[in-house]
Amino acid sequence: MKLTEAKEKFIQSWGGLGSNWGINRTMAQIHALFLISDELLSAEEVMETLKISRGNANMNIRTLIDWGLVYKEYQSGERKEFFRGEKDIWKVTQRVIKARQRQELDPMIEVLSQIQHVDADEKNKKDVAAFKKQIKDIKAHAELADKALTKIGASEENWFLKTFMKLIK
Amino acid sequence: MKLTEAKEKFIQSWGGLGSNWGINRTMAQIHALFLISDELLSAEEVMETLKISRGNANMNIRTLIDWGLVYKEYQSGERKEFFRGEKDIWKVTQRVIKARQRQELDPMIEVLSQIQHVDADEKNKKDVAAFKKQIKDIKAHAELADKALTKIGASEENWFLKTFMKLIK
DNA sequence: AAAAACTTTCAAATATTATTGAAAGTTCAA
DNA sequence: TTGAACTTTCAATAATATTTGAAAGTTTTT
Repeated sequence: MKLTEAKEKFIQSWGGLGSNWGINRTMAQIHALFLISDELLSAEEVMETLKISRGNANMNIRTLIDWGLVYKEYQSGERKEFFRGEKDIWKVTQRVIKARQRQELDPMIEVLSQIQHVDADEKNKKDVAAFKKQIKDIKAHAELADKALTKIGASEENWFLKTFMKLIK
Repeated sequence: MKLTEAKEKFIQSWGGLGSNWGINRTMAQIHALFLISDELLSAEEVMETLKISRGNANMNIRTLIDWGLVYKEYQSGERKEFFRGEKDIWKVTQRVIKARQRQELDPMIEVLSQIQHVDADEKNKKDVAAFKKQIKDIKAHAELADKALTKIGASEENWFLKTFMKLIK
């Protein structure tokens, strides 16, 4: 396989993976491009390589920066902005986890807390009890997941590898 | 908060969570409905409760059955099919992990294996080497995640809880 | 064997989400 | 302070994903 072909395939697959996981396809493609680019890239280059518009490139690069997956860098002598991608896959993993944890898991836990406070009357006592029990259980699991993810998000890769090796052996 | 209101909110939130994670909103809502319903439900009841069409209900219930999150059950004396949801959140977690692992992670690992075999010529030696290195690294992490998820998918909740408690303390 | 009761399919319609590109905004050198 | 070089915004448009519902398929009863 040719290098350009392999790169293209990686970008497409990574984009598809992202879009199946609720991350917009283009953002994932841009991220893929940065993962396999050793040089700094300008917005211009991203646009050209992926054949996307200026607005689209700008918006998604900005989100990638928010997530900590891409960094802005200034090239001396150049007016325009350049970017480089975070190459360390462990860091990438941690940052994706963090972003989604605060965007989705945390709000869900908040909702679970709210709906736990449902009040019963004579007629629906049993239903309310069953509902509360189930929500409590879901919330406990969600909180466990939250703690685990928080821990992962703050760990050194080495610690994690060692611990996980024990876990899965 | 009223019970019906709390249930409604749960269904909506679970649906939203699903749709942010690449699971179609209605499928997640149906799943939510099953999670908080103690009785068996017919396709009819699902349609009415969620105000969705027959085709939609059918297709998503079928997928939930594929994933192992909902079971078909026959009611004696009744001609039509009834369903019940898997209530055990640990099992739900395991089955969602398994479904997505085979749908997305495994194909991604396959692609990474393929694109590793890119051949170099004199001109692009260095680029090819860098590309291979990065893909190898991504693949190693993907395989680690795959192993961990496989282990989780096959574990007793108790074992997992104990191990994870140590992990996150 | 036919009809009734139910489930499944799938092309068309709808809803949702992402993308474009021109205009507005910003920064900076002169 | 202007204008060139660049970035950001956002309403209109396009692409994608989901939903509908009627028709076809299946199973059971009469």
